[in-house]
Amino acid sequence: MSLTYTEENYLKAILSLTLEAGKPDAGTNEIASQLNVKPATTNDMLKKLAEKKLISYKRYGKSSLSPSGKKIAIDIVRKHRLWETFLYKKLSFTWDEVHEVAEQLEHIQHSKLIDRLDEFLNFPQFDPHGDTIPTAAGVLKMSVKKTLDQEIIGHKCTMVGVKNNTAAFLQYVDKVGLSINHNLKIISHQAYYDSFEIEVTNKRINVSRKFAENIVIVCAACNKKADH
Amino acid sequence: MSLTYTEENYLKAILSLTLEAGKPDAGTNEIASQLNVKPATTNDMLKKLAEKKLISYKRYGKSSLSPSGKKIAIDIVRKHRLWETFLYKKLSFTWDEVHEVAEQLEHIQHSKLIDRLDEFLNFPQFDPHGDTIPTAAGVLKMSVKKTLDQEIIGHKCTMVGVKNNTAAFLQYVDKVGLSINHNLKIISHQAYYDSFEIEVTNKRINVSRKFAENIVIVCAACNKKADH
DNA sequence: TATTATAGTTAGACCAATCTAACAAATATA
DNA sequence: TATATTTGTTAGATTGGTCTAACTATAATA
Repeated sequence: MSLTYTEENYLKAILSLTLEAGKPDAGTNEIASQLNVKPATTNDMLKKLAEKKLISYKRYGKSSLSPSGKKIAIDIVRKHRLWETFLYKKLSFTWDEVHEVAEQLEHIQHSKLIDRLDEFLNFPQFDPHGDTIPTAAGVLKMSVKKTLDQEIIGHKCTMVGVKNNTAAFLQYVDKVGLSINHNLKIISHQAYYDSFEIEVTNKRINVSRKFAENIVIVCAACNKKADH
Repeated sequence: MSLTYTEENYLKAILSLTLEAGKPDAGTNEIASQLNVKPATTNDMLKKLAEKKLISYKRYGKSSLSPSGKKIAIDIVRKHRLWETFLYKKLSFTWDEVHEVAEQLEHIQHSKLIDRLDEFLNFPQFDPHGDTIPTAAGVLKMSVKKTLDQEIIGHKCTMVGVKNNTAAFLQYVDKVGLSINHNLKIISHQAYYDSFEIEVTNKRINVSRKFAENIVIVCAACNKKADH
């Protein structure tokens, strides 16, 4: 029983309005505006998805994903983020370009395709926007993103993005030996220079506060409490 | 003015029934059965495509692609074959699996995507089935395929496929240093052993007739006359 | 609590892609 | 050439996804 692209998009929209936004359910109008369609259209689709047991829906009430609907939605998010990672890492797309193409690629159906892609990309944990990639088993962890300057001394973390998207900055990031999904550790903060000493691939380097403020990271230790 | 998936599929079907089959035009029933739809459905679509100046169509007559329709169709073939090559080379899909997935991937729309993929794959000339990949400029050469044993002594050619798809044979092909899109040269035929001496990556090796009969190749020299 | 504003629903229409069933033209053949 | 077969067309229906316009609940607030 495979779904249409449109049905998949509704499930994905509900996921991002609930689980990702930390709310229990989503309203019809809210879903409609997320998908750029009219509420009437959404209403029809919600009834259809409820019929298929993919969501729970009551007249004049809010909607939420059923377990099977959630599984499917997370799967689409997994595809979306893996394709984004592919486009970014392998085809040199920029961070802002990847989303649009991934919106199409996420609907490609094939039993082996996405796990093969995952393997080819060496099982990345984060997409180019710093969002976590759900596992093949359907586990989606929420990541609390912060910038490098906000990290606790001694903690290990993973770079998941940048705030400054200029070519000059990206080149500098590259020169320092950093890239998406790369691990690093905060060694110390040097108060006099207001700079941070970090360890990247066993080398220690110093970076300015300004640099640190533009590097988005996720810290496993800090995330333990924030899981869903 | 972008086309629907369905419209693209009709154009592709007409291309394969005309240019690729070397005929001037295609009938309604023929197109219908190529696409697994009823003639009535095809008839409607032909009128619609004619309206858009993508094909020439006359009542009770045969149809053929207009220049702009042909351009689009070749573009889809390019996408299809590049995606097949990607799946085969990078994601370890087998030759028989790639088609089905490429049928979906060929409809992904993005101005830069396909040229980036082409570059990432190092501008391959042939897909995993040994068919030529149209260039970015929209040039589609027809390739005349033969097996290695049929090639003329002294000629340089490119391996584009195998006849025998067993794991054992594919492993042997790999061991010999051959793979899709790899160049080779026929040095001699040794009558006594009925074996062929070939040059692969500057190394000379001997292969049996049985082996040669299972290697599909394309020869640039032999193809000069066969171009469209 | 009565009124207003917001959110959600229904009915009726449209378009794209498909179908079936009935028909018409072109072609093959007896 | 008359007839049969193949090929192509038309009309009318269906399904999925969308819309607008009119309507009804629910929630907010004066």
